[in-house]
Amino acid sequence: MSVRHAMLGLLAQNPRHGYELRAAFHALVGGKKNWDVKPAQIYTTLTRLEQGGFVAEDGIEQDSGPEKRIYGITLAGRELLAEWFACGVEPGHQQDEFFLKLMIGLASGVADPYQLIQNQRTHLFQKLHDITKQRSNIDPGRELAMIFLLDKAAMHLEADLRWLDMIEGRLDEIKRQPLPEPESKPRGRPRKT
Amino acid sequence: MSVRHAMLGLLAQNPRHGYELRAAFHALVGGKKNWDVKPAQIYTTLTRLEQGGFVAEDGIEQDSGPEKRIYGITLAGRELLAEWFACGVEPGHQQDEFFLKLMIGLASGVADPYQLIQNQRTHLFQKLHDITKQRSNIDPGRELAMIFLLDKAAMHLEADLRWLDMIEGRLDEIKRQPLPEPESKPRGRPRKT
DNA sequence: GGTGCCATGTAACGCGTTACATGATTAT
DNA sequence: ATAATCATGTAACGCGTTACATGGCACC
Repeated sequence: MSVRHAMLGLLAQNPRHGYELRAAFHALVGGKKNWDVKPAQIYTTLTRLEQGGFVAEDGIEQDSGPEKRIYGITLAGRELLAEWFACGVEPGHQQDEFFLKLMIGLASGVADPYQLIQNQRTHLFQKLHDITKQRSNIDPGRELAMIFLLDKAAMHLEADLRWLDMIEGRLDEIKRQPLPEPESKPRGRPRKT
Repeated sequence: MSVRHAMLGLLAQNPRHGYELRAAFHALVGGKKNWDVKPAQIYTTLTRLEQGGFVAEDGIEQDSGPEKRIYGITLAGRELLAEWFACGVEPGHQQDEFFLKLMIGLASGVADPYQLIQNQRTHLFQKLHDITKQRSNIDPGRELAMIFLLDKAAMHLEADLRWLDMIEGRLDEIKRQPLPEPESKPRGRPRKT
């Protein structure tokens, strides 16, 4: 959903071939460790963009070794890019997998909710630790952008941890709630009317 | 990535057919407005789970109208579910689309970064407003879980807004940074060697 | 001679989406 | 009548993934 547009933006800056696109992307985002776009995605996206008329082949470069197919952005591509810049980005899904896990655990009775919360908490603490460690190891003069990314991740992790504390304190309230269809339609063996 | 496991959990609680699965899912998550799982996904996931041996058809119910194929969870399914419960959930991607947009705008020179930030800020404010409004309209006695979901979303939105303020204050520092390959390989018309 | 980078792709799959199609029952 | 809900699916696509395959070049 975003790589597509990012590739357009990079082609708007300068015509490139696939490999250069990937390198430029990684440079922008602070290395492949942060956001690794696989070659397969680069090339498939590129052909899709070409089929849509948003980029066009702009010649082939061949100094030594394999051919390098240079792509450039088209007018339609610039319009698509402008639309992307003009609209707001949806914040990370409220579709929360952990919440789902907790509710499923509660409803099915298969998992202990306190245990689930504790698991998740240590998991997030670990992530937070990794991030602060990573943050302390980079040069703010050269990789400032990456610091911002890490800061953002840390802020979200802290929010998640606070949220976990909150729901843990109220788990008993949730459990007292009328669970949706606990045994409403008990089903045994198959039957026909 | 998560619907699959949620369906397994619901089948562990009680054998069901596709439509009931969907209804139970929506009930857990607070209505289809919060997390709408489309029928197509239910049925395709169900057949995939069946092919994997994690669920099995448990008979057909037919009271009136169409057949209802009841599915039950298998042993392999219960194991898969237990694994899901045992592992931690990855926090929402640090792969941030807005960050990408900002960097692409900066690098390509096509968009004004301050404008981008302002756009995003109003967008997020709008979302935050919607959420607090929605939160005030629900009964905490019956839909407590949904309140938690909304609280979480609000906390993340606030974090995002604080982050936007932060990077806006430092945009000039980013701009002073050595941009990755601005015009390193100027390319005109195609050429061979 | 091996390792690793440069550079290109194809094939197949997983998850999720939209759009389409069918047909019965129930409510207005 | 017609609209909504119940209940089932298929087809095709978009994005992203892993795994695989090819081949030249550079360096140690």
